[in-house]
Amino acid sequence: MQSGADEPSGSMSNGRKNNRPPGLRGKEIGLYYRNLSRQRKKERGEEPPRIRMGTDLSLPPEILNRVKSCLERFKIAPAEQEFDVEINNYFRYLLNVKFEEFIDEKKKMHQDMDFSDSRLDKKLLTEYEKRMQFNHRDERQKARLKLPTMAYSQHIIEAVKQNQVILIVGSTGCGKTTQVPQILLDYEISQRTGSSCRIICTQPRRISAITVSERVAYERGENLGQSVGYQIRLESCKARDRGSINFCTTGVLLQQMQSDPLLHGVSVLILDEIHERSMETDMLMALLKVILPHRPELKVILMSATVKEQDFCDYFNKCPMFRIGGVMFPVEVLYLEDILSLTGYQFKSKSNRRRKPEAILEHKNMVEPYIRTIRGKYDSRVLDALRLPESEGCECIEFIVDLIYYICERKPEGAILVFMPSFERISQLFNLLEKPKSPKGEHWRDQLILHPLHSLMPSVEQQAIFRRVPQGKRKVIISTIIAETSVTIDDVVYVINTGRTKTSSYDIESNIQMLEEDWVTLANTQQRKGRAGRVSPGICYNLFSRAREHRMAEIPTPEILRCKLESIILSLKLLHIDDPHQFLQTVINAPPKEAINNGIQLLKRIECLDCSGTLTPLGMHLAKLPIDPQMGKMILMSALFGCLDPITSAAAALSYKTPFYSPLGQEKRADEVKRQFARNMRSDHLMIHNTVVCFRETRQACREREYCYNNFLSITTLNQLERMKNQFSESLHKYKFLKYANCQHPDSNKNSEKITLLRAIIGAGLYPNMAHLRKARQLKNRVRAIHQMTTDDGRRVNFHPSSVNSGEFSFESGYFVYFQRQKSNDLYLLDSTMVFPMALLIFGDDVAMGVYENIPYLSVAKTYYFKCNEETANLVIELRGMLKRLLLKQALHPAPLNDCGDDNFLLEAIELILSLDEVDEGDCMSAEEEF
DNA sequence: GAGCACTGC
Repeated sequence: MQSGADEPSGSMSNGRKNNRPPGLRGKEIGLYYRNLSRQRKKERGEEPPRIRMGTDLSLPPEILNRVKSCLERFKIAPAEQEFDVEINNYFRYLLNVKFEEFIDEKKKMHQDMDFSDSRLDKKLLTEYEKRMQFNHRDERQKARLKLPTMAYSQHIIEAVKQNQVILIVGSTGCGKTTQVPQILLDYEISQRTGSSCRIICTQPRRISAITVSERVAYERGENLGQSVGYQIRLESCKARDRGSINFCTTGVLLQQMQSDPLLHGVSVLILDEIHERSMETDMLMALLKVILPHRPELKVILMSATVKEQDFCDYFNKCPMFRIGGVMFPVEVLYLEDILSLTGYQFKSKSNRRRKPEAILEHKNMVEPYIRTIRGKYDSRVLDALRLPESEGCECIEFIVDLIYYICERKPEGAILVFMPSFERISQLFNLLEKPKSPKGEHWRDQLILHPLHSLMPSVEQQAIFRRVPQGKRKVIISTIIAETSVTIDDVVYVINTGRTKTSSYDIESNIQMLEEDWVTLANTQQRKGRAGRVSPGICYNLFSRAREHRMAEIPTPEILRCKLESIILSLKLLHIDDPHQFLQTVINAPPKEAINNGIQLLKRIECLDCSGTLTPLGMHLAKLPIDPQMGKMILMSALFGCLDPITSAAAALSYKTPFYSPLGQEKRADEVKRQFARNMRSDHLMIHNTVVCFRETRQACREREYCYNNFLSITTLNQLERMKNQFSESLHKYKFLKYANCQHPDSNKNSEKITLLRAIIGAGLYPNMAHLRKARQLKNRVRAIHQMTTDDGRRVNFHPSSVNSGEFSFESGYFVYFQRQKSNDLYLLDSTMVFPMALLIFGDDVAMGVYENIPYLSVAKTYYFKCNEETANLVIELRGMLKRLLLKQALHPAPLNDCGDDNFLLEAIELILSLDEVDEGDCMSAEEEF
């Protein structure tokens, strides 16, 4: 038997105060107890691991009988064997279709399709000729012709004729994104083949798909929806079917490939910004390698910035490559040593207390040899400053402030964009500029217009950041990496690049996701520099030396090496690409085997794959939903259990983002509001639903703007969450799991007020991400409670301070489910919902009964053990079998559950068991709570 | 007591 994550209770309070040696202070006390506990563990040695028995789950006899009678009636449903036969006869057959057969089938479906239409060809040609006549007078066309890409028109047309794949490498401002699709469309039209031309151009971001399509439509003198359109999730203005260019996000194209894997609806596919190495473009390129032999007439154009472009050329068999220069204003680049010379900034002596010895050594090894090479070129004062580790990056905020004042004093007008790594650093710089400590600062304060920019801040929604400032004022934008590609501010002339950013990484072995501050890459620096040359010549101030630059990586780690793979693996199965190991090996940078295995393992645990790795009926449905499988399962269960509205809110927010803002300086108030919305439910997920409900109410009264403003909510995000919720319910309706497509329909929400059931369904979805809170202690002089909590792998975790559960001390249950766990300063659960043990036993996996030290128990995943009499344990296990059968039946024959059908007896039985955990409000409050 | 960024017919 494997032990739970817990240590025997009581070990923490064995009169430790008396045992502790006197004279220990602060950290020493902690270290003393750590060593003591290690020693004790060692002493226990070979002693069999102990199980810590949780709450008694035995059901009271009358409930037991009621549940039993419910189950009796459910038994009328068909027996398991019948399903087995059906799975073997029908479903397995369907799934066992080999990839080649699957492809042949899709080809047959499209072989009679012919898009060409000579009447349309003629009409398009006439339009085109008319447009050409006007061209010489049209300013827009003159501007177009100046773009470097236009000089390559004939070359590109020829290369596309002769090759299936070509690569276009161009720097910012070369016009590749706007011109290449038009060049190809206009060529086809001029050749009287316009009607069979259907160009798709993918963009990594929703915003760029919209703005690029608007730009191209404008250049063609049209409105969106004629020859040019766009399609992003839940928002589209598609171009006409033939003779057209559609810009879409990469995600949309991947989703479309599920029904049209050979892309029969496309004649030219343009993948833009492939150098960003998003998971989507890497996947699309790998899929194209499989598809292209089956679609010889499909043309592919890869587009990249000058960032490791040779990799793409090699990946596609050394395909032809075009290099197009950009038209940017020149940007002067200054490095730390230059900036120190210019400003003469002097660092106050600072101790290296916070710095690790390795980091100091690393800095020394980098900087000393470099200093030898530049000695003579720079002042010795500059060289001394370079020797200080805090001179580079963003550790010395005063230095950045000084540089900003220097620009204000010496440089012509133009906005300053400062790249910072984090919320905290943005906040520090903002505060120092806002509340200066020097007369010089006082002087400049009134002339600066400051804009902090971070995904959690409302700056973009408020638009002021994009406005020009009055004469004599200077705009300073203090931003994260978001201003590198996602937010463009036109009037920037000066960029201050601290060279720091936060990146997330994933450690496969420990299964830990991390968020750490690190140096940016050469690709980031190149892009940041470009932000200064959009409207005039600019200057880029790099707050690191040339030596640091030499040590920087070329590009950030491709996303596919950093992300969870279960969603990818599941969608591959739908394309009949059955061996994820084999396929992912062909991706431009193959993820490690263990990462793939982790994904497969999870899919097995949540029953999307069977033990042999074959797609299950449930897995097939979840693969089709535009959401990760765990959340997909959650919403499918909510349809079954009649609590669609709250659960789709939770799922939408988990897969998109939180609607809460955290404006600078108002973090505390925003936090209070959030906690109010939680209404003591001890759930970040249900809290979001509460904001959605209030949002609807205020919208009815046309007061939603005020509501969002007062409560730190994003109206844009809430609207998108609503659209996503409806998309989910429409999908479930389409696949026949729901009678109605509206997520608020009363028929789909009969149980939406039963909080305990909602917890259980959230648990069903987020499982196996579980945590156990053993103790919540409230210390006398502190407001917030301290938690002793571990995840199922035994690691100590804490609620993230942004979770409504952080700092709380009264919980009705010590068990939680979560979606994301991340290590930064500490290992945190970013989101969590309190669940009762019975939910884990009903919806979890590996549930077993047994006896330990004469106590009968029921356990889940060999992790949590609960006292439980045999009768209850048997009943729960029987009920689990029935639920499994019901889910299988539903997946094979999706149908809304009938009000009076037998299936409802099972759901009733589950609700009945779960309802025992409902506790009256105001229960359980104490300063120290053990669970 | 802390929040790089992006995405889904």
